[in-house]
Parts: sequence; C-alpha cells; structure tokens
Amino acid sequence: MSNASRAIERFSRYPLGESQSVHCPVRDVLDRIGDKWSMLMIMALAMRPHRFSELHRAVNDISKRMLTQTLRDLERDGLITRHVFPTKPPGVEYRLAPLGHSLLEPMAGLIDWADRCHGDIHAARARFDGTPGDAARQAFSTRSKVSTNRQG
Amino acid sequence: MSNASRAIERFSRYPLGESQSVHCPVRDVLDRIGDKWSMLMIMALAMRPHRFSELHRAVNDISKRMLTQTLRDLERDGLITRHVFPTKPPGVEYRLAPLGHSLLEPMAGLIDWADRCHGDIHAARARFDGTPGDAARQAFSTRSKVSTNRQG
DNA sequence: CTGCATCCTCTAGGATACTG
DNA sequence: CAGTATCCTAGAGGATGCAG
Repeated sequence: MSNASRAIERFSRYPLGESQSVHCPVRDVLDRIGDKWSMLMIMALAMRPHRFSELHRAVNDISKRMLTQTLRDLERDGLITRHVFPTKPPGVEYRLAPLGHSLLEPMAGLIDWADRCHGDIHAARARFDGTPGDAARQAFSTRSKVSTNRQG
Repeated sequence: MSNASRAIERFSRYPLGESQSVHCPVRDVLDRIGDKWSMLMIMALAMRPHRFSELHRAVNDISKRMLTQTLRDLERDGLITRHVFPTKPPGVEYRLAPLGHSLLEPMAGLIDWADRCHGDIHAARARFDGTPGDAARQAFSTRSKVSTNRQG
C-alpha cells in the first residue's frame, strides 16, 4: 500500500499526455511491450535461447512476418541479441540481452497482477454488463460487445 | 536477479500464444493497459479523483471520444468508479477503485524501468541504426524508419 | 531454415457535429 | 458539462510467395 503511494509520488513527476512531454515513460513502455507479441517473445526467451522456428512454435499463432518484425524491434532496442550460425541451412539464435533481462521483474509483476485479479475483473465485468442502467453507456465500451450473451 | 528467476519460473506456467491458451495473463494485461490511454488515465486518477473535463485537461491530447471510451472500459473492468452528481450542468467524478489501486504498484515498476533504461535503449538503437550491416534488416523494423537520416 | 516483399483487411483512434 | 453518433484514416498485423 505504501509502495503504491510511492508509485503515485513518482507519477506526479511526469507530465501526462504526449505532445508536451519531453519524454513520457508511459509511451516508452507501450512502445516496447504494448504491442501484440513483444511480451510473449520476452517470456519465451527468458526461459532459454530460442531459434527462429522454435519461437514460432512456442508462440504458435504469430505470423512469420510479425515474428521477424518483433524480433527486429527488440533487437534494435537492445532487449535481445541475435546470433547467426552460418551452417548449411542457416541457423539463428535469439537470446535475452541484459537489458531485456532487467525487464523481467517489472513485467512479471504486471503479469502476476493480471493472474491474481483475473477473477475480480470478470466479476466486475459481469456486474457492469448485467446492470440494466443505460444500454448506451455499456454499448460504448469497445471491449464489451462479446459477453452480451447473457440470457438472450 | 533472483526475483527475475522467480519471474521466469512463473512464466513457464503459462502457455504462450493465445489460440490454445485457456487464459493468457499477458493478453489480460495488454487488453487492460496496452492501449493508448489507460495507463495515463490510471496515473491521473491515482493522484486524486478527476472530473471528466479535468481528465481531458490532464491528458491533453486525447479526444473526447477516446476519453469516454477508455473511462467506460476501465469502469467496466472495475478499475475505476463513476459518480454522477445531478447538478445543474451535470458533474461526473471518476476515481480509482480498489482493483485499480492494486494495479499502481506493478504499473509503477514498469514505468520506473522505462525511465531507468531510457538511455540504454536509445544507445542500443543508435548502435543498431548505425551499424552498416544490412540495410534490409534495419528497415524491416517498424519503429525505426525515422532515424534513417544518416549520411543519405 | 530464416526471413524479406507484397497485398489486403480490420480496427484503434482522431475530427466533427449534435444532445440533455 | 458530459457525453453520443457518424464518418474517416493510418497503421498494425495476417496470408502468401519468393530467396539465400
């Protein structure tokens, strides 16, 4: 709890919004792991180095295109490294760089939160969707839509 | 470091990829704070309750549309609460719910990381963009593009 | 095996105008 | 003041094909 207060304290150091912000750490975070696949890649590489196709198998439903692109972005930012083995069919190994390793702990904190609060969130959602209130407000939520399968 | 190891340990409990995953906490995280504005809203509300237009001023460059939508989604998930004061011109106050409050600490961890590693990342990026290597690989990175202004 | 290039779709999100 | 509805665009990301 007092850790959260400490967090709030720090928040106040940063300007919200982006136009005026000289450097917004929130944008940094989102640019890094806010996309669809980066976190998954990092998690996979956290366990052990992976080859290209190993990663493709590990993160089954990513396209080759996005796999390459995500890896390239992570490499560019220094989070992972890329080692080419000039063997017969070329082999490429990706592994977590120290910078990427330093991301593991904060990332895990967030994932744990999601895991812990999964239930509460779904409960809240059911409550919200179930409240007859105004249909308009509810419909306006993008992420709703799906769970409208309650009693008709 | 051993905290990171612990993190890795936990990672292995979750299936990567989403099709096969019964419940992927990574998706949960991204659905919650991976969008453009949620984190900013939460940070703003972490400091103190805000009215609609206060939020609009705090997060200057968000559109009214996205402001409403983001707030609605956060409300639906139980992260924030919404209190209507039926005054002359209606007033609406948003504040962090306990569930939202519980997100502050892990979120701050991530933001701190971004703040700490900002420099290293930019350095890595400059190094990557500066390496003559293959231009193709570099160009394939989406987020690059900008800094291709080196010597023509 | 690794991974670019091309094409195409779909949706997050901005701009604007209107209401209670 | 606090939304809502409509319209529209930019870009993320999938599918597929070719190449070293």
